[in-house]
Amino acid sequence: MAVFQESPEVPEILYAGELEIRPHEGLVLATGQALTLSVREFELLAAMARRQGTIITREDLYRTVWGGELRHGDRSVDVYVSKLRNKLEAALPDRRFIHTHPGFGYRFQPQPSRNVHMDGADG
Amino acid sequence: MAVFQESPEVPEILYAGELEIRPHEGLVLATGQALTLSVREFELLAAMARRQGTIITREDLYRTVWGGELRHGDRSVDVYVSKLRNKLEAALPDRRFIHTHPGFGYRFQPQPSRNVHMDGADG
DNA sequence: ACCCCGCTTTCACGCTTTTTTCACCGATAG
DNA sequence: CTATCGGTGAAAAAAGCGTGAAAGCGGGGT
Repeated sequence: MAVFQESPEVPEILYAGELEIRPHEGLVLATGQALTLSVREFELLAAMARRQGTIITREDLYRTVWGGELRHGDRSVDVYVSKLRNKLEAALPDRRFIHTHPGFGYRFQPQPSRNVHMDGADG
Repeated sequence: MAVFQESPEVPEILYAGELEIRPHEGLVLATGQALTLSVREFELLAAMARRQGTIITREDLYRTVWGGELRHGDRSVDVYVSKLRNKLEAALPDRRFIHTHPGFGYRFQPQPSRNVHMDGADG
């Protein structure tokens, strides 16, 4: 949707854990390996990665990735979050990126390690 | 467009897997064996090889190889990618170079090995 | 001029992948 | 228990892609 940058001189690159996201190219590298994401999956990932660490509502994500308003009952965002989680987990099994905040939305953030014993935000 | 090199002193040579591409000569060697490519096929290969590892859109490829803008509905790029794949596969059966990223474009990169079981950026 | 041949362009059909939509199910809160 | 929320498999619809083949275009030889 929104294209913030078209200059090949300063390509935007997002990093998150061992992920490298190149928005202007539609490319995602997981530890150097290229992932194959669909357009929606990719846009969703990029949208979340741009706001790492913050909780983003479904309405917000829908507006950014799909454009237009999220209609009541539309589960598109959930469905794609699920797809994305699968692909990310397939590529990086011991790393979690997308965290659910029931009633609020999702938060994208590479899980620091594998020992979360009292987080509460998503355990 | 941008010609970085015309000097015969420093001939550009591109490498990709067991491919050796000599743009100024119009020659491609696969494990030493010369391939017979048409002009379009060759230019397309060179264009992709120059940007190995990145996803290149059809529009971009068309501009580079054919010149001018890709008209809506024009499948030229797809057709030549297909031709190219055939010839490359004939020469190097157990190696894949051109990967499709649906909705984005193509990525040229010698398939590392055949033991990546995750999602498979291509199969 | 005419024919042959290889390269390029265009067309169309069918398969694959993606996107959308629906439904069921477990979990959570009141 | 009932209502709500979120995860996800799967069906349906749409979009994207691979490719054989026909058509268009020169160039060379006879």
